[in-house]
Amino acid sequence: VRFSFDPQAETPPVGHAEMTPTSPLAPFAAKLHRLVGLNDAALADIDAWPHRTTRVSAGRYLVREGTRVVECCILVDGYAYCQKTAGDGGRQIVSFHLPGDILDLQHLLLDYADHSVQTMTDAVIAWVPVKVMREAALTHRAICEAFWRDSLVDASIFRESVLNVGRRDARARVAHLLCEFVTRRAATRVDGRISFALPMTQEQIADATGLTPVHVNRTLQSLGADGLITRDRRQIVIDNWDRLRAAADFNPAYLHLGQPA
Amino acid sequence: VRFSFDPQAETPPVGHAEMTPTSPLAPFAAKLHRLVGLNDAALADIDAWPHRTTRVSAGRYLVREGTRVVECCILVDGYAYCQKTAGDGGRQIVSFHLPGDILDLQHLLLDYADHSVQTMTDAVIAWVPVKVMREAALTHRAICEAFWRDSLVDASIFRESVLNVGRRDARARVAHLLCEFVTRRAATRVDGRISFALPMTQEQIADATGLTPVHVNRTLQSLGADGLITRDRRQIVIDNWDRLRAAADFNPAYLHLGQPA
DNA sequence: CGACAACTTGACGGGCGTCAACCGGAGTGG
DNA sequence: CCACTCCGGTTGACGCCCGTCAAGTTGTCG
Repeated sequence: VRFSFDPQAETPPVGHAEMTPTSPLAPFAAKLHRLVGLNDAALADIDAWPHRTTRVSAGRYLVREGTRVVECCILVDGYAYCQKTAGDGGRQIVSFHLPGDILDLQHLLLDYADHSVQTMTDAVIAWVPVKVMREAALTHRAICEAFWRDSLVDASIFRESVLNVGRRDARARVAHLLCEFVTRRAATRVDGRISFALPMTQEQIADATGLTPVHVNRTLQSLGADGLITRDRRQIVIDNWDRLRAAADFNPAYLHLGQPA
Repeated sequence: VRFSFDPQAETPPVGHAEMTPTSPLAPFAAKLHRLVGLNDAALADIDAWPHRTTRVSAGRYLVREGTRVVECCILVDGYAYCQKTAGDGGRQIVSFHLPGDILDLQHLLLDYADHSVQTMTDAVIAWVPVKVMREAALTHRAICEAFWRDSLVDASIFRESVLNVGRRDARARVAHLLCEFVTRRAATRVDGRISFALPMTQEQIADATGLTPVHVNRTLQSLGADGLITRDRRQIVIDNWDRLRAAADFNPAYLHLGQPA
């Protein structure tokens, strides 16, 4: 099943989270439900979490490296990423996040942030006290397991990132980023092709792949020239998924989708 | 305290794990105890885990990428590392491990291995059924927290690895590897200098840093020529910790030592 | 219409990869 | 005790992928 993997066909089933549908935490609860399957008590617990919701513009810091964290942030809408800064000022984006993702789960157990979290686009963020989430994890076995599993999947994605920047050339790195994005985010499929709007600038792609913006630009052009993708501004169409996946050396197993306990 | 960090001075306190001292799981229990502090019941539980111990020669696979895992392996003695393989055959070492480390904690919740685990030297391994460890995590809150926290620290190390291979040059990457090694492993200090035996070949250093063996060799020579280290075979002496740390852009915060809950 | 950010293009250079030869110590067998 | 082998380490020559620098273009927003 690995080689015939199709990002569109295998969209994981969205559970019917029985909580207030209009709650900003709904996409988050749905994600947890996908991870382990939550019972009604757990869903009710999440629904009752005290939280505040804020609207944040693109490029804002949600967490700063080195600071102490007392609130976890959950991405309700928009895109965000985690980054680390090198001593010479170089920036490395270590992960990007979609609506429903919890952005700093590690702060439930680690007091100090070892990386920063920043919005990639205008976004809606729900803030929940760390204490509340810790308590929920201790009370509900399923929530604990969902959190833990989510941490483990994150770690797996990091491992793949190390491989990506450590052992693949620019072409594969950029292609891999595109493949991961469309696989994690359900993309719309038009006329047999996969089409989506990439929310990041080429500079951000560069910081995620360990390249320079100039070279990212050339690499994207090269992918286009070879008929793998078509671009119109940040709108991207994948013309040939199989060839892009091959160029990216992309195997979605590391995302650990489709095995919800 | 960060910038004056000294790997020898800040060795975390080893708890008095009250379990059978001769048990192969003793170093593992000691590590968990450092992470969260275990009560006697938890320690007794670990002491009673059914397990088998095997002696393994260097270079053997303990876990293979893509396989289903039913036993967790704990490193009792020796060194090991985790690796992923790229489509073109390139290898990326994503982490290395010391005695007491659990090598595949993620398999408590993820069914399939997304990477391989291999011994770096001759080693002693304790194998514990996944079911037993899952049960222990569900029974003892402290064990659950220790496992989870361990996963989170691992993830933090992966993030730093992404930064290392993505945004630092060869000199900094190799220096960073050395710094991380002496910080995680308590090195012996002789005459004000830090001395230790590096268990890995230059090829393995290359696979961990995303370089080639040839360039690793030149980089090590360069570090030696600049008076940062002295080498005699794989025995390494750090002549100037501060300069090496600066060259490595090394900040040990990402290891999350010294905050045992 | 001006300002700005993002993108694009070209010229040039260097860090690191590649290839290949050689060395040196450890283990092995005669 | 000495050849032989093998793995790991070392060295040199050469070249390419990607970084750097800098100018120019496009789209957007006020």
